[in-house]
Amino acid sequence: MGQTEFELGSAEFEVLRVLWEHGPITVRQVLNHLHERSRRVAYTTVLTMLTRLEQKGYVASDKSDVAYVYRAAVTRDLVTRSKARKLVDQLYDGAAGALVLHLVRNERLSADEITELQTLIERLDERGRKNRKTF
Amino acid sequence: MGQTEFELGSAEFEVLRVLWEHGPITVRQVLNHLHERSRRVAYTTVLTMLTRLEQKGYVASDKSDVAYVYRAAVTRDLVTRSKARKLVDQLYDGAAGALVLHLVRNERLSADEITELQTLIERLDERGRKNRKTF
DNA sequence: ACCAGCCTACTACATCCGTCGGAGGCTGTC
DNA sequence: GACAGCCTCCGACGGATGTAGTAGGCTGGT
Repeated sequence: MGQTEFELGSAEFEVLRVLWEHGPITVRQVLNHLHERSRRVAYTTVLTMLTRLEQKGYVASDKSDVAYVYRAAVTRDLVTRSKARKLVDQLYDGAAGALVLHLVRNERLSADEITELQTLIERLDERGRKNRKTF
Repeated sequence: MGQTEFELGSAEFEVLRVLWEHGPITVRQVLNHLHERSRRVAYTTVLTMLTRLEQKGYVASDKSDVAYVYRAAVTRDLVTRSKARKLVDQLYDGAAGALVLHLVRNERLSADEITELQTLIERLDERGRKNRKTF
């Protein structure tokens, strides 16, 4: 499986990001982080987001004696994968390469990213050649 | 600019795809193409999609003597770019490279795509080095 | 005992999106 | 000239999402 649906609105996603980036925290702390990111929302809005995210299984909470502490219940990587996959399906019927090419052509990559990418590609290419010979 | 918003639902997007792939056509023809793609929707649904897409400026229509003929009013590339950019912003605060890396690591690319990518990267790398020397 | 301040639960509401149904208009064909 | 078959317009509805108010509960200080 692993093909979970991951239907997340963008506001929900932003909240989730805060959790990924700042460990398990309370509603108020999430709110504060959002404010720092200049996202002006009310306390109860954040609470709603968290509640919904919990219903959907993306976050979990533990009752501290003061307030609930929320933490992400899915990895960032998993969600990223799902979102990326969805886009690739929509845009290119699942051809991830097409999106990669598009991004490399149209978006600016940092030097580091390019280097990293090169290494990665080389490795892939290796494997590709080997497989082609082997099979 | 070019930073238009491009807020498209996935059903709308699918309709738009039909238009990109099958030139200017009527509502019924769009419907038929969708059915071929095993998208079971009613005629009026397609009509609604097209109407909304037109309001949003993604498609345009001309009255033939029989029925309206719809055509895409934005290029596929532009919309792709916008959607990709949006994802990158959401996921990685705009670092396209991060998404590229993610895709290359987690998704299967075809041999052709890899080759293409290699060429592209090489060129980018060239330019990178040059710039680093020049500036 | 009481109030300020924080916390959660519940409710609400506008908007968007996906989906249509029905009414009403043209046309071509018995 | 009446009916079948298309076409378009308008309105509608349910679910998801973003946003938030309000009520009611616990707690610590005075």
